[in-house]
Amino acid sequence: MIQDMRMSEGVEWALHTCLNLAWVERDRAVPTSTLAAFYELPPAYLNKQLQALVRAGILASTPGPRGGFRLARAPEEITVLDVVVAIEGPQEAFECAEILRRGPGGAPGVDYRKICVISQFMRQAELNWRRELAGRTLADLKATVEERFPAVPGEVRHGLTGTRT
Amino acid sequence: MIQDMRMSEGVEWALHTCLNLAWVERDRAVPTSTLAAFYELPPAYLNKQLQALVRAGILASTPGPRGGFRLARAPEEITVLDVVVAIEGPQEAFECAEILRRGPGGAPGVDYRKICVISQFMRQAELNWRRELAGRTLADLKATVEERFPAVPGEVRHGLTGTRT
DNA sequence: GCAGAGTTACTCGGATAGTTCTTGTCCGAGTGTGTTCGG
DNA sequence: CCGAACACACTCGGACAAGAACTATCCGAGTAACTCTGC
Repeated sequence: MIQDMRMSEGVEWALHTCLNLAWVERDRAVPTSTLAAFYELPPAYLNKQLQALVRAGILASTPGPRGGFRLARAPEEITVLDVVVAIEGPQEAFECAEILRRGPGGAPGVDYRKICVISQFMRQAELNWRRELAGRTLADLKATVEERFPAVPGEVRHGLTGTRT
Repeated sequence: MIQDMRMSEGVEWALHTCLNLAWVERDRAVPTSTLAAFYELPPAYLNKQLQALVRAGILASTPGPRGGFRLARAPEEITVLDVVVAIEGPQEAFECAEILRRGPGGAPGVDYRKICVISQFMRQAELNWRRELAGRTLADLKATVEERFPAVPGEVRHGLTGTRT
C-alpha cells in the first residue's frame, strides 16, 4: 500500500454548504463567515471552495454589505456530481497513461484509452459511479433530510439567517 | 475547480504488470528490470509498487539470480479491486470528516458517517464502484485480451522470458 | 422634511506561504549460481 | 572424476531526496448601506 486516492476535503464542505443554502430563501445571500461558522470551518479556505462553485455556475456571489452566496439554480437542477466536479475537476480518477504505446507493438496513431481492456473496464466502472452521482440532486438530499430530521431545516435557517421561520 | 481526485499512476502499472505475469508460467520469476523495460517504466519506482503488491499477498518475490516477481495466487483469485487497494490503500475516496458534529445539534457519541445523508449517498456510490471492481479478476481480463488480441500473450511471454512458446 | 453627496463598513476575489503526499532514485542485505580447489 | 567451500553477481527491500498538490491565510477591489449636510 502506498496511500491515497482521497478526494479533497472541500467536497464535503461544498456539499453540506450547498444543501444548507437550499433551505434559505433563494434571493437571500449568506456571507462566507456565516457559512464557515456553522461548521467551524476556516472561513478563508471555505471561501476558496465557494469561488470554485461560483465559477461552475452553481452558486452566485454578491459583494458588499448584505452580500454573500446563494444558489444560482434551483436545487432540482443541481446534482451531486455537479458539486464534485466543480471542486475536484472533470478528470477521472483512473487516468489511462496509455503505457501500451511504449510496449511491443505500440503504434502512435492508436487511442489506447479505447483499446486497452484495463482502461475500458476502469472507465466503465467510474462512469457508472458518475452516473449515480449525476442522478441525485440537492432537492433529493433536501427531501430526505427533511423526512428523517424535521428539525434540521429550522436550525439551518436560524444559523444562517438569524430567523427562525 | 481546484484539481485532483486522481489515483496514483502506479495502479495502471500494477494492473498491466500483474496481467502480463498471468501469461508467464506460475513458477517463473520475472525481475523488476525486465518488467519495467516492457513499458519503458522507471525500474526503481516500479519496484516500489511491486513491493506493495507483495505486502498485499498478490505477488511473491524471490531474491538472488533467477529471482524476481510472480503471481502469488491464481489469476482467478486476484480481482482488480485487490490490485487497486494494494496500491491506493483501503480508504475511500470520499472520507466523511463528520463536520455535522461541529454544527448545531452535534453530539459526541454519534457516528455521523452513518447518519449523514450526504455521507451515506457517497459511500453507497463508492461501494458500488468497489463491488464492480471486485467482480472482475485477472483471469477475466486475460481471457478478454486473448480473444480480441491473440498475438498479445506470445509477445508478452517473449518480452518477459525470452521464450516464444 | 427631503434629496444627494460623501463616508463607512462589509463582501468577494485572487495572490501568497506552509505542509502533506506523490514521484523518483539510490545503496545495502540476502540469495542462488558458477567456479575453483582438494580429495 | 566428484564433492564441497568460496567468491561472485544478481535480486529485492527499505531508506533517502525532489516536485507537485492540497491546505491555509492575508490583503486589495468593489459595492451597498448609512450619515450628514444643504435646500
